[in-house]
Amino acid sequence: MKPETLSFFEKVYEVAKQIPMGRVTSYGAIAKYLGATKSARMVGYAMNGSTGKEVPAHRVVNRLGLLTGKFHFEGSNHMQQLLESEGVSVKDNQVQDFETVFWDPSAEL
DNA sequence: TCAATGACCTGCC
DNA sequence: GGGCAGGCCATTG
Repeated sequence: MKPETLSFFEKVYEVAKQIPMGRVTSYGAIAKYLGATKSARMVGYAMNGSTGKEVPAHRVVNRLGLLTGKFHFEGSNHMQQLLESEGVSVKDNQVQDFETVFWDPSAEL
């Protein structure tokens, strides 16, 4: 219950924490940045434990810009509220102008 | 201990 | 061009 080892899990948290405000990224983007393009699934699962940490999981969405993990949050539209509060337009669990607010770690970092 | 699942994405038919 | 299946790592039963 204490992954002190530098595993894929930990790396995901580090990248997620580095996500600039008002920007969103996708699981595949982080996975690809880490070198595991096919481990996008893992990234999403990592967010499971991120809920409650300093990791802005609400800034991480799927490739389509859908707030797939919103159901895992406390309330129902809590995730959407957070994004809108940062300046990200969200409509019905879907990020508007996803290409504009999209933050690619492999390109930015 | 073994097996199955999970906030997904890419590649092949 | 569209649909299907595989794969990754970790956690839970």
